[in-house]
Amino acid sequence: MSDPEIKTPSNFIKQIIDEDLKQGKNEGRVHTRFPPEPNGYLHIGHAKSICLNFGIAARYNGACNLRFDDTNPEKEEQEYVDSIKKDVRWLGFSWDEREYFASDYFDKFYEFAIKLIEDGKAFVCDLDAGQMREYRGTLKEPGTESPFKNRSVAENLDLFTRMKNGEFPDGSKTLRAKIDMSSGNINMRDPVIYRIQRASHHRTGDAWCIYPMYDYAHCVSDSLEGITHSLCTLEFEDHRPLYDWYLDQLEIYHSRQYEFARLNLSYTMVSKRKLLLLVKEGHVSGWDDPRMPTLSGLRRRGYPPEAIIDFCERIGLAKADSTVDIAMLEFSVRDFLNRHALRVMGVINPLKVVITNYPENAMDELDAINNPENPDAGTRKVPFSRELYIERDDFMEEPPKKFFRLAPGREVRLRYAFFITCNEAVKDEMGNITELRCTYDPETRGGDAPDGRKVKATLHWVSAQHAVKAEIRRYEHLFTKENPEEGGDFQSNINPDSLTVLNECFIEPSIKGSSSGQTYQFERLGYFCVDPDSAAEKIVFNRTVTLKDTWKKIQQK
RNA sequence: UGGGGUGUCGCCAAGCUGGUAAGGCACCGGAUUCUGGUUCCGGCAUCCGGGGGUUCGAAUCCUCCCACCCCAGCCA
Repeated sequence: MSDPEIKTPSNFIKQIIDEDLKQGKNEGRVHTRFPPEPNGYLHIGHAKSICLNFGIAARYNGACNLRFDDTNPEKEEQEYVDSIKKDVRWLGFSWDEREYFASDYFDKFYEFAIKLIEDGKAFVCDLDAGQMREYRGTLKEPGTESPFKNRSVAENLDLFTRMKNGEFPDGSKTLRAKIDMSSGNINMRDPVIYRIQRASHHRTGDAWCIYPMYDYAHCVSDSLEGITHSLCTLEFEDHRPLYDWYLDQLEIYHSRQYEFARLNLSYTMVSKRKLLLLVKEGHVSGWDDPRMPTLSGLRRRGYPPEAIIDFCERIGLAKADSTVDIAMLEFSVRDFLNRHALRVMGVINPLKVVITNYPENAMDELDAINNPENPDAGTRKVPFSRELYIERDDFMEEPPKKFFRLAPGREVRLRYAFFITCNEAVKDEMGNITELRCTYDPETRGGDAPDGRKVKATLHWVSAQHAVKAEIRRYEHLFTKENPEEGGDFQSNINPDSLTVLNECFIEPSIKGSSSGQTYQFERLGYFCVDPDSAAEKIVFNRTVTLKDTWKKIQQK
């Protein structure tokens, strides 16, 4: 069957392949392809397809090609092919030398089209777009034959050659397949094979003024590459008869198409077209805005590729339309980062603490563990001094029952440092707390009391004079609704608080010199990753995801 | 009677050669813990869109019905 080492859940595609292998189809070969159109950036939905196609190939000792489906020059650009390659590589998949472009096959597509004409299976049609729509019929009524369907082979050949040579204006003629205008499947109502389109192609330039349609180009590309299992999304189910028709008529290697449900994620939009709108309308800063579900956005946000792959394995594969809870993606991110991110202390919303019984100019260095999940990550020194910052949320003047943190008269532990007791909350004239005056117990250095005394909370902190000031960008879901389309337009469901910039954040000095993309766990807060906007004078962090917060849950009750 | 699909726990998803509902996320307990994190233990569908039928026995077979999704680009 397959490698027992790789134990991902079964799904209908694997079952089909297992059966094919058992029957000896394709000489035991398994060959897939990931076929993006270079007209936008890849998103989390594509990741599902990438993991599927490359994953299947790996599992069955086969191969997966990267093929750019570039048959519509008006929408495609080199910028997109570059970003796509970068993203697939980032996820960790390799297509080796098998990087193909549908445009590489333009000559072959043309020759095969000639064959269809010669066999009397295609004709040149003079109907314009509007007329063709009328002749096509409707969902319930059959279409009408084109008046040009009966042209002779010779005339079709002549006309098609002249189409190619640029003798006719854009849109004035098409090459069409002769199938069945009364088919219940509209795709079979004499579909267009080639259209005239004078647009400069990102790779072939102006060499062609006719371009093949997806249905024709895709199946032929699959065939030429010897793709055994051509996996695509559900909306192409209706196209499968046409996919099969072309390959049958052309009598070339017959790849098989199988369809699976695309990924939908709660609080997220997964549509290249709509994501492009978010960018164009300025709701986000670009395709790589950390709030975007694009792979470039997730990367900048700090989502590790391993987490994305893990997520894609966890969600499974089926044919039922579904919307996966975004919490599942966040789980995969936390799960990976918990095991790999170095821990550090940082205060996002600072409250000054003065240790009144600590000498003015003294300082201490405490040992802190870099990652409790991984002893090999070692330890580091964290500076301590008289003036510190703690998180504002960690102090309450009048604490409710279940609040274990700092309060007047209460003793808590400063992580890896000392027990401190709060004696006074200093306020300004407005009544806002500006500073806490506390005393520490020198005997508790390192975090444990020799007398066995316990505290109910451990707080993170940072030494004021040693801390690095940072900007933190805190992200929430981009949409306020689980389904961004709820109510008709996603624009009205955009979350106005999806980004909060905090400028007064203080991080322990060990993060100095971190490079862009480096991710840390700020203890008790979440995972944060260095943004490329960081400069020597100012480090910027993106909040990748928070830690689970049961205190927040208790509060909300 | 256009055509093509899909309906199993709040969200994904196994199961499909009939034998009496995996797992994950979420959620709810409880234990451990110098992160109210992690980890650990326990709970969480007598029921598989609905009705009928076949059978000793059906989520799995038959049948009727219902709901939802996709298709009328010279886009992919």
